[in-house]
Amino acid sequence: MPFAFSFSSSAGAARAGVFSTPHGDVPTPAFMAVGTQATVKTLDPRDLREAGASMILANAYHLHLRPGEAVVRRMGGLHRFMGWDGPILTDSGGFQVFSLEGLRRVSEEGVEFQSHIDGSRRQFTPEGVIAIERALGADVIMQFDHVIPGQAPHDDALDASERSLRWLERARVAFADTAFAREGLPPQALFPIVQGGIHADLRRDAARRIAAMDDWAGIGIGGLSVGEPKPAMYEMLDVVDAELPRDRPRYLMGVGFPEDLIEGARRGVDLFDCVAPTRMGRNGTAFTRDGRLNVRNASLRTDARPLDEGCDCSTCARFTRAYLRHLFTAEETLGLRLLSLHNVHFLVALMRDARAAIAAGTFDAWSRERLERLTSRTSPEP
RNA sequence: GGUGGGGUACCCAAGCGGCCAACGGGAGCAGACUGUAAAUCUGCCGGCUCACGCCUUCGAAGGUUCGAAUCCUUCCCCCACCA
Repeated sequence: MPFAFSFSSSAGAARAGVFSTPHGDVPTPAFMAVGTQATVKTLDPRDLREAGASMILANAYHLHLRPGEAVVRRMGGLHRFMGWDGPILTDSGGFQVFSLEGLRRVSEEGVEFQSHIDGSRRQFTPEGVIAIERALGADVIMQFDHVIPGQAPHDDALDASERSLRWLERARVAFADTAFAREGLPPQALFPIVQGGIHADLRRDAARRIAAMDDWAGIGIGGLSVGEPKPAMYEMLDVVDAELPRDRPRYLMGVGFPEDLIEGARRGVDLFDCVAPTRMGRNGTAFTRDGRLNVRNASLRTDARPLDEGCDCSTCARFTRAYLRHLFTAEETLGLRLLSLHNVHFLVALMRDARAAIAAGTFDAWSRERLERLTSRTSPEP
């Protein structure tokens, strides 16, 4: 069994466990950095290791368009292609159905996209995406789903959720059809995705049906943090937590910010991913345990402190806020790297601390203390 | 000494009688970003004001005009070429 999940300690819904994959173990809860185009922007795999990352993402839609899954497969698969030998998960392109609104048309068969690169027309189907993800060779591959805006009304959410479930069944069949040995493909795990918007009945129903459908190695929770209020997201996590099998990892897709990771872990989520640390890092915002810090702010001009005084990342060990501010105002690319590195490390370490707190039986107090500090928005000035 | 060009807000730079507190860019300041069409985007950017609005600006000083950054006179200062 190349995939396994177990946990030894828990605190309420939260648990500290290990998700095993053919490319190594992922201690959970864990944050996964996003490397859409087979690169976590500005960071090389060595940086990711140093930041403590265990598992990372890539994206089937983007890699299909460029360079194409055939190239990746010929180059030995995603791991060898990008020089990362740890676990990788590919997202299916379902999120692009949502974010490339205007460049696509959804039908029962699948989605017709217009490539954002050259405008050419592409069709994505549940089966076609499985073929792409098979060829890319990530450890975990996500089903092709239908993501809609967070505030979507019940009718639309029902429609998208039902479609995602039908597409899941097609993906499951296609996945089972491709024989690992005959195709010379590595073992992979297909994760389904629970949809349902911010409607408890839809979420509950989708979670139940997915749990009953197959013996999944892990289960995705999608369509959250896409414009809905945070309390609605947390409520959906509670609903889903009650329905999903406890002995499988739950992956909350696209989340998130430090406070969301804590709130998610508290509700039984084991895996997270988000572009926030790298995008915000490139855009000049650093995560700190006292909230976000805009590194371009004039108040940091001669600030000799590290981004976060309690952080053990290499950026914080070596550079001052004043220097990082200088790099950003001078538009030097080193700043993008150093902040991305810090932010990824910050979220990875946040989950490391959560695991330790769960194991130590102090998770409740730990999470309350961290949340309070995050939202108290202490001034960056001494 | 002669000829020509020019002096506009922190910088560069449009405007050349009313629609001008003055296009645009830069700098500066602040904010946003959640399965990455993002090293991106948004707002502010003479002063006072939440705002309506008021006040002070376009090298200087006078003048023409209902009205001037824009026209006239003088002066100051830059740049280019010629001697």
